[in-house]
Amino acid sequence: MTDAPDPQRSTRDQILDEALKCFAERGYDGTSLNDIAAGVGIRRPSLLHHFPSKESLYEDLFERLLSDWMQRLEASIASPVSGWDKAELVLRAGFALFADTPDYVRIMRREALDGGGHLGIDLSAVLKPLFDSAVVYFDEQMRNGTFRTHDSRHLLITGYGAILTYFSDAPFIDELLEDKALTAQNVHDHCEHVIGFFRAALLN
Amino acid sequence: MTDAPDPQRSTRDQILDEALKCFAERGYDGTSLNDIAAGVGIRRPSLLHHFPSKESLYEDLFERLLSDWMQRLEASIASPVSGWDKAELVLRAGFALFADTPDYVRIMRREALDGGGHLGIDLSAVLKPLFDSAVVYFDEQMRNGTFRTHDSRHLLITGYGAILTYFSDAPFIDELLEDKALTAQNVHDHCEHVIGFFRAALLN
DNA sequence: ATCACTACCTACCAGTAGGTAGGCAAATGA
DNA sequence: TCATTTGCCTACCTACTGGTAGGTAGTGAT
Repeated sequence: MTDAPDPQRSTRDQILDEALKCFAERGYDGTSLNDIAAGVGIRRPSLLHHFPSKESLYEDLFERLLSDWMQRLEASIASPVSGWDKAELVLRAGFALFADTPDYVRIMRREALDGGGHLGIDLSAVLKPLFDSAVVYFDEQMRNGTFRTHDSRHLLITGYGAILTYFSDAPFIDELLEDKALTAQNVHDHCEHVIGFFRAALLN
Repeated sequence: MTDAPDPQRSTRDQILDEALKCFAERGYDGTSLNDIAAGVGIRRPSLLHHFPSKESLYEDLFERLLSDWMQRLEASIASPVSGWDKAELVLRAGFALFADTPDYVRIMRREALDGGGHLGIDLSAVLKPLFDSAVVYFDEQMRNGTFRTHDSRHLLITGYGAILTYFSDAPFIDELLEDKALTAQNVHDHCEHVIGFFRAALLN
């Protein structure tokens, strides 16, 4: 009540927000319902009034995460640009998306690490259509001669790793770069670098 | 005794082996001392006879991991090769190292994700000297004109992400590629791809 | 033989996890 | 107005956590 009133967002949404933060920070096992409830300013049983169990809370959260991402990604994927410009557009959209939702990235990474552990949701099954259509696109560009020849599938894995890691391992990377936090400037710099790197590898 | 005798390795080493497997698979919080003890075929108190606490077990494990890696990496780094050949050599050594010790990779990734959470060990401080000397090397090659110009620091981050991810997120990636497990063939394919990709981006 | 030591055990501890039961007060709607 | 519903609470449950106490069988040295 006195802690974090915010009459705007419903308690349910506040719980989802706090759970997102906690799960991203300390993982599923490392987060207790008490932690989340305390963050919202209520007791654990009150939290369980809104979500029947810890697992269902996580499921709801993860579903929201996935649909948010798919929605935003599909917008940029559907754009009519073509050739390198399209790759650059999607790359930039991905960066913007990740920079906007760094907690999502860390949860995603944990999920990939655990191999869909706690959850019934098969992450790769959801992403596979996107992956496959990207493969088709790259293969086409390579046949065209627009892009240099690489193995599209491995290329996409490499890109996935390069981009996701920058956000998921942010604290570690920041220390390596002696540069604090995911500032807008740093994100921008890394985005430009990745785009330049991929352009150098793909274009003649 | 009847379960997993193996008179070769000491109980202590068996515990470290099992702990490595469990921590890599389910993380620090997701692993209980009972899990580890059961894997070895002893009771929890017996495990705590060999290690004073869960945390100290993890510390011992992590220190062994780090020293193993540093030892193997420094061998390839110290080699007198130069130019692109050196980059390729280190890249191949890194791949071989990761392929040999996939559980180490996953623990490392968890550690990077948590930002050195459970432990006093500062991972980035240990790796920073290597990182910095790699930066010096790349900067030199770029001044030479041996490599195309990129931002060395970001380049290394990109490479780190690209390689580590392939191993840390293996289960997820395998499903995406519709190809089971980290077979020697798959690791080899991806290694060749990454090397080809980096060569294309770095050499004219 | 006895002492000390190692490696294991059972039994227990306090603390915390997720989850349930039931009560109370404010809002809601007929 | 009065019943219902909503949102929160305290109190409690069982299961399991990391860790301790104390005991025992086997071993090797004196």
